[in-house]
Amino acid sequence: MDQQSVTMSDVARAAGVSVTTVSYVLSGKRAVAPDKREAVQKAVAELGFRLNTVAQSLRTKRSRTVALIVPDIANPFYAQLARGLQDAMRPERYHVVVCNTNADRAEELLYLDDVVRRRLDGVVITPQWLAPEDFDAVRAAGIPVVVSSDTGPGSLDLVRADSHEAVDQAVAHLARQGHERLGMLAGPAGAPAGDPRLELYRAAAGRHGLDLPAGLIVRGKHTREAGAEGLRRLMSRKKPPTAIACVNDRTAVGALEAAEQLGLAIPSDLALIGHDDIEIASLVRPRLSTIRYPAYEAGSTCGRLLLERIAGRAGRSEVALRTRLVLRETT
Amino acid sequence: MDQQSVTMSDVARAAGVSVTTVSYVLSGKRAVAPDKREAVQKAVAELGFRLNTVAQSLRTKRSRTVALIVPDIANPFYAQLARGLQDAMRPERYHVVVCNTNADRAEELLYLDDVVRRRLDGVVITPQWLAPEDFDAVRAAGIPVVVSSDTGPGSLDLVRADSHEAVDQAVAHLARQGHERLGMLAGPAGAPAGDPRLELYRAAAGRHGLDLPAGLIVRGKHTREAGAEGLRRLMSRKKPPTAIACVNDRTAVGALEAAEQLGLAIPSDLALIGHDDIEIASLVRPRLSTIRYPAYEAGSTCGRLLLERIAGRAGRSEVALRTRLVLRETT
DNA sequence: TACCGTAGCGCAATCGATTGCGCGATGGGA
DNA sequence: TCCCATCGCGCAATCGATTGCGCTACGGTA
Repeated sequence: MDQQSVTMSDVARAAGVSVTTVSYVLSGKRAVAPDKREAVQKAVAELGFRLNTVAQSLRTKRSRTVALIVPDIANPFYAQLARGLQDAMRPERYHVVVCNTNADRAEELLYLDDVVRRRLDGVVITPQWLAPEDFDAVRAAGIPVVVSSDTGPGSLDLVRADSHEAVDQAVAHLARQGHERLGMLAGPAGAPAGDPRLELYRAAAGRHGLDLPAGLIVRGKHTREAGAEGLRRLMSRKKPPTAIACVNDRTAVGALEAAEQLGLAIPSDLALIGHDDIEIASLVRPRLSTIRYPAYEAGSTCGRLLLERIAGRAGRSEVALRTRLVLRETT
Repeated sequence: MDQQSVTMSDVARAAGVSVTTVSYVLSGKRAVAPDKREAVQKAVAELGFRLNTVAQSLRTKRSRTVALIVPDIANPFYAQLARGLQDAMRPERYHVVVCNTNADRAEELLYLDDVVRRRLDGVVITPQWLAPEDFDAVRAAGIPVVVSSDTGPGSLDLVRADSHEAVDQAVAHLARQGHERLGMLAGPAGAPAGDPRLELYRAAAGRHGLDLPAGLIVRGKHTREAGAEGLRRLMSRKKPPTAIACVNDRTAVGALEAAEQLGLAIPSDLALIGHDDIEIASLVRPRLSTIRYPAYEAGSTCGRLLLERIAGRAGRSEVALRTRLVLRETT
């Protein structure tokens, strides 16, 4: 049941040496005479000894564990990000604990607090509601943080999308097809960082002579339901848009479904463009035109930055991952 | 930088009491005089003290962390399972570390070993290649294990699908539509537990007078690519099947794409049926008929069983989650 | 006055590792 | 023969909590 587990002193006794020697055999940090080394290894094998990493962490102050704090791991985008992060951390023998916040500020804070309590070695976070000062405690504890988001507190390492060019191309494409009124299903209102994707579309619309009036910007969560709801709202306007840009593919898929229910023909009645290019985007019909953001690569990049930081890198880094317009059947 | 963090003895000094008292104020396990209690609380607040859970774990031998060991968190099925598990563990303040094995036996063993090294409080695992004795070390360490799989080592808690009825209905439905030759895209060959889903289809085919010849059973991984490849193999047989059952939805989607490329009409030339009902299943066109397995619920059930075990439940439990046939457009 | 139960608190051992420091043995050079 | 550098090893402190045990003070009862 609650087996007494084998400790280093058990091994030491069995091998006829001190725990010091056992420790050094295991870590290889100091030379040990061949006969003792072998005696230790034999004892380790026979007793089935396993280093207790909790005790090790207490002593060394390194837990070899990092946290990934995201709104929802069941969202394929974050699942992909998680995978990238984990694959990057694995070779260094780091574990990743996944934390779902449901895009709730209280949960974000709770998890951040947990990180310092548990003395984790680092955090990758896609914050939804956090202000720079919310990171003070983590920073004070000396715990490295990498933010994965379009924008974040200016002092932390950041991995973001560089969608400038792709959005410009997307809008140019829509303009070429004769669209004049653009609508947008944007992210939630009140986010501390504003809504960078909305700003990109706004600027691009200006450049290409499209109209993106305030009345055609709908705020909502990053979900299918919100996308569907948003589309219905947009299409019930006096002057509905002929093209809609969506903050991500989930909302775009929701919008697609709602449009279908309304009997709208895509793309002839209405063009839709998503963001991220998650697996679903190429599987729905009509296939979703979107702006591809390499989530897996974003995750592994976060991992790389985190490892660098843990290893002691000093300066801040910011990596902008290039996105790419993928034209399919909804535009 | 590497901030000296505040410990209980710092708090004790500031509050003019012993660490013992601080500990008891924090845990509430012993009565403490109001004035001292307040002094401690004040000191905690002023110093920004946070309990070091590593030290706590060492002392109490509980890490409040469990592992989830699955082939791939980027697979929506497992992502959903993970979410269910996490939601179940969260109220008890447990963390979940997610481990991807890529369905590789060596990785499975490595992670299992890690679990005991890190003295985690429990494991949920969907093993692909593990035999009962591979769990000996974990068992010896007294660490609770819950298996999420169609079948598993008979001695461990198990959460599985009960697809008997649904598969029977699916096959009956195919028979009713006049199908006679059934093919199957099954799981990898050589799994220690055999392939329960294949067996279900085999039995049901017998009952309903369908042919499921050995030549029409293709083994492969649980991926889209394997599904596509498998379909091509099946359709190049002398006598190809008119209906194919797939081990899960990912392979079914792969098969669907391959069928489309071959110019096959679904469902008139070929019927397809999947398993799990992941989000994609209802989004592809034609929409995939499938057998719905509630992955989220499976995850939360695993969490519940794990918590019971941690709390001391003795007997083994096995939960069979009822699956349900969902007929859409591929049959 | 003597005795005893109880509430409040602290000492010190303990969990299982890591590591600075120093000690003894060995051997090469003068 | 003597000295000192080098190698191998162990003692004991330390990381930051938890908790068994025992001590003091206080108040009620006989």
